[in-house]
Amino acid sequence: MRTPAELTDAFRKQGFKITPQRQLLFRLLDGNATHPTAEALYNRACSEMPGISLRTVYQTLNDLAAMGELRHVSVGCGPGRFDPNTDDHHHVVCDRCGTVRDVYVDGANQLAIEGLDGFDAVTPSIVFHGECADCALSVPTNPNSPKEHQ
Amino acid sequence: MRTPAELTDAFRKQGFKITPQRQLLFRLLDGNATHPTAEALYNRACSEMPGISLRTVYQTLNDLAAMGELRHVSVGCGPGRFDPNTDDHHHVVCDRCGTVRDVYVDGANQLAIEGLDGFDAVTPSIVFHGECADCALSVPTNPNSPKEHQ
DNA sequence: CTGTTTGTTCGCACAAGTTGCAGATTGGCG
DNA sequence: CGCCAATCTGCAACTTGTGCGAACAAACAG
Ligand SMILES: [Mn+2]
Ligand SMILES: [Mn+2]
Ligand SMILES: [Zn+2]
Ligand SMILES: [Zn+2]
Repeated sequence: MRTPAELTDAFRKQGFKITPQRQLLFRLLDGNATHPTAEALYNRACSEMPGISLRTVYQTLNDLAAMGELRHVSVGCGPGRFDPNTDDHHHVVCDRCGTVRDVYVDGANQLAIEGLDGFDAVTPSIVFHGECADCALSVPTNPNSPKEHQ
Repeated sequence: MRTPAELTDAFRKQGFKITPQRQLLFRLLDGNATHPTAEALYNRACSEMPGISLRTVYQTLNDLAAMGELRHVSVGCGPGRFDPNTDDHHHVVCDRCGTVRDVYVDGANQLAIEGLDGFDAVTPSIVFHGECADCALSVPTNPNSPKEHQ
């Protein structure tokens, strides 16, 4: 995703209007590496702009995704995440707390694939499932407590 | 997933009961490589057993998944898929018609990952997005019709 | 600065997919 | 056969996200 200032220009150039709601979301997303859900962004937005609607958050996120400024990331379960990082990258998810982190996978686009008869133009999206450092620390000896922290 | 007969034994051994509904689903899943949704299985089940409930289909699928006989596959959007193939494999999805096919990815477990600080025991699940042979054929010259066949 | 236009916001209803619940049913067993 | 625990079913509820229309407000011209 580009900077809030660049996005402002880009929106104006396309005939879109610049609203305080959009500017707030540009700011909340700028450099945001947490892969937030729409709901999470809505909650943060509410504290700066009480009255903003969840509908508007979804709307703006979808607009940004359609413009290619944002990637919609699905991690297999739970709500969709939004990612201002448009690099060619992949994700690792903590199955305990849900944290999502960027990972860069060497050779992801040159994988040897067996069984794709006829399928073409395939690009991989890789999700690694594991346990983050924090969660590993919080259950050092007994790795199977059903703890649901955070 | 094991054969219907083996599953029947396994269920009995665990104190679970063998019902006609479960047996039907064992059969519908046996060797099923289509990665069906719960709804799709429900529809097929209904033709053999009118009156079976969608709730029971979900229940049985979840039970099988919990026993490790079935994998729940998420392809990023749309309903979840269920997969009796428990091999170490991955998936390619046709973004036009939704078909899901098994693929075997060489070296998927030895990928060089950059950025996983602290995450451990990560296992990848890879989804390739592309276009299946049938869909490619049906739109041979113009690759951008919004056709929604099947 | 004021008025007009047109895109935007908001609230609510709705949709899809899945689960919780409780009463009716039935498989396994003595 | 008769019991009982497991199961099935129907429905309500839930989660995530979208459609819609009335109210609102950026952008711009005068
Ligand atoms: Mn990312
Ligand atoms: Mn599969
Ligand atoms: Zn964690
Ligand atoms: Zn297809």
